[in-house]
Amino acid sequence: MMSDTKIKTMEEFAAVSGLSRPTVSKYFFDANSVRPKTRARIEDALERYDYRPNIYAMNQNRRLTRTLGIVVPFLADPFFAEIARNIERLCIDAGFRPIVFSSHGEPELEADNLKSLLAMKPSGALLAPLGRLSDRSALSNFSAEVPSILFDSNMDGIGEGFVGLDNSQSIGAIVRYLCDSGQPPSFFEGRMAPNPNVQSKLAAYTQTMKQLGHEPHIVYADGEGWDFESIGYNAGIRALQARDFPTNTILCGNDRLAVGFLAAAYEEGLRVGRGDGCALRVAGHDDHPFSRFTCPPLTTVSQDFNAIAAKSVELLTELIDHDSQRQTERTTTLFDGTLVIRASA
Amino acid sequence: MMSDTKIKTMEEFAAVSGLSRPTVSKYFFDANSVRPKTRARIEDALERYDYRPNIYAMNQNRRLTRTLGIVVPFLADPFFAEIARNIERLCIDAGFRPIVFSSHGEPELEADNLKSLLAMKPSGALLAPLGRLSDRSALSNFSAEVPSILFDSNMDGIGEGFVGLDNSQSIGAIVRYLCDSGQPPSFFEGRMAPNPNVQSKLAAYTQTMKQLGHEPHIVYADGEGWDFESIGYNAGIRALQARDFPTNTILCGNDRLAVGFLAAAYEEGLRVGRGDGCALRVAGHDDHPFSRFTCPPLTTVSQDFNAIAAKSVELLTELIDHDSQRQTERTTTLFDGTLVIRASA
DNA sequence: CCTGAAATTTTACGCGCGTAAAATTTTAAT
DNA sequence: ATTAAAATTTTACGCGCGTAAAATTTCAGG
Repeated sequence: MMSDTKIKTMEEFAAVSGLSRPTVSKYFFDANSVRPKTRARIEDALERYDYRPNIYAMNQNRRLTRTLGIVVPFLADPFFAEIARNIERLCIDAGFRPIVFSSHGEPELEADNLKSLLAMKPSGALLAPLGRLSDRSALSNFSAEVPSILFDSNMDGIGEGFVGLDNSQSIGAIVRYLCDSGQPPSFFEGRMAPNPNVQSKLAAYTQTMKQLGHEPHIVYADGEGWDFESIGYNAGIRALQARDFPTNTILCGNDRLAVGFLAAAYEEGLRVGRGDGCALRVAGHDDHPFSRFTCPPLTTVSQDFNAIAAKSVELLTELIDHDSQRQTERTTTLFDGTLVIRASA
Repeated sequence: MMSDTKIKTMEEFAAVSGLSRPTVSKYFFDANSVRPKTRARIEDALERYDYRPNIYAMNQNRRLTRTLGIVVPFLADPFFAEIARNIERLCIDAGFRPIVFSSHGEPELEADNLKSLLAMKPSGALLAPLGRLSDRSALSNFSAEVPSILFDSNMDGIGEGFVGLDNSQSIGAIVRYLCDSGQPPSFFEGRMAPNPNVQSKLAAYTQTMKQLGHEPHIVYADGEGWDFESIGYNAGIRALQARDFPTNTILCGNDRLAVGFLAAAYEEGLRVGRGDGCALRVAGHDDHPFSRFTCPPLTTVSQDFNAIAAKSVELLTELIDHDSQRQTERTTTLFDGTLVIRASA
């Protein structure tokens, strides 16, 4: 039933729907802000003539653009791809227009992304900073102007809140499991890991090991960047050949590192698993989407993507709705990880 | 040396740089369109006062927004994440502002993305359609208004060109390799696979097998959606238990399916590889970023991400530069795949 | 039918910039 | 120094919409 006359401006569209432009304008900002009967008339006209307001003219003068920025450090990492997907969906459902930026692991690009985002006058932002490598002042400047919630990777004093995993709990849980079910684990982690969670993971590992009366043993993997599988593989080969591990059990700092390490163990002819014929137990952390399908399937700690995404979006929308009180205290929300026992350890 | 006075409009910025607003406006559209001396003065002022033009006011009246849309079917798939990353980089280098959309495997979202993109008046678009499930008219309407290049997945008559892998060549190469080095392969593919490449892959498999004097044998994996590892795993378990494969060699339609199949073989206690103690040879297709790290590492056919990305961007920028001749013939560019022999087959 | 509140319309202005055309200046050459 | 071409400035207008304030209409309830 689409009419053929092209509607180009809101003025014209208001005319064919028999309303005034300001009313239509109000509708497009919030469909519930007009009378139901008026809304029906507009949506009727909307079906007959597919008109869309010019987004540039719209956002030029709006106080609230209702766009939300999502910045992740590395979208080619399936973890961030998944969480970005969840967050995107939730933002749309909450009536916002999400825009995803990936920093591709580069601090300069992260700063660029924040500037581009700032230029879009977003209503708010959900940020997972690069961490150690981040340009702190870029993040600080940004979050001073835009209501921001950090997720996955925390940075002191930036943004109005942080939502993430309780590394202390999650590492504690898997270390305890590994100790209970066999030999105590060494901890295998990237030396130059960009992610700030690394420090708290290391601390949690050390603390739990001591609590259980074991000597902590950390093996660092050299290598820069976000190519964790490669780093885990190369350092794994080296460490296995050098017999760097005092026990048969290795806890990797994250699943991608573990995937690389599993490949190294395979290459070295070492069978991984809990069974009798196995030489090595390997565990990961994060429960990446593909960890179910490694050989053997990876024992790990899962983070609840949905919970983290939902809480982040909830905090942000709340913040946006009463942004009067932007001086409230910075909130930190930590979720527990869940032990996922598969065949690898 | 940043001055503290806030410059908000181009008028003000033109004043402090001692130029007129139209000249500055010209600079921001194309930095090379002004005299070097003038350009230097602007960039000088740019360092002293960090001014950025209001993107909304800018794009409202510009003929060319210099934004490029990139639409991929599923960004959580590492293949698309990688290629999107490459394309993004190339677009930036070519002086455009890329914006990435993911359809998350849903045709409705794909159509939505195209509408959102259209509202941004992009200078051009690089599209990887969902394929079989795509809303054809949505794509058709879009590409009628925006210069578009398709990549990875082709759709007849849509866009000004297509860039992708020559499935016929790549499948031919790996089938030939598998036949030469052992028993001829069965083909393992999703029955409801959304990707349009599936048909040409099947055809290439059948044809090559017949050429070599072998009987083609296709095993379909049931399952909807983009969770290929799960589909490969579940269908793999079933097919292995039912002894559906006449030979010891299986060629999977893509690497993610192969990853799931490898997990199934592991679960069934079947050793995969070329060696004597191995029960099964498994190969994939696409060379996903993680295929190097499966156990055993996956034999597959690699596509040159960089070449595909570069050619796509090159075609599009050419198209944009002389868009007068938009009536030119639709071009198809196919790259050869390269056999990547690893331990799995 | 009356009344007050809520929704809508009218009116008017401005946002920050693009762009066209004419006037002026600068540049590079003769 | 002269001159034509190129770059820049001036001037002027418009883009499509947001938004505020005042005037008017619609609505629900009595």
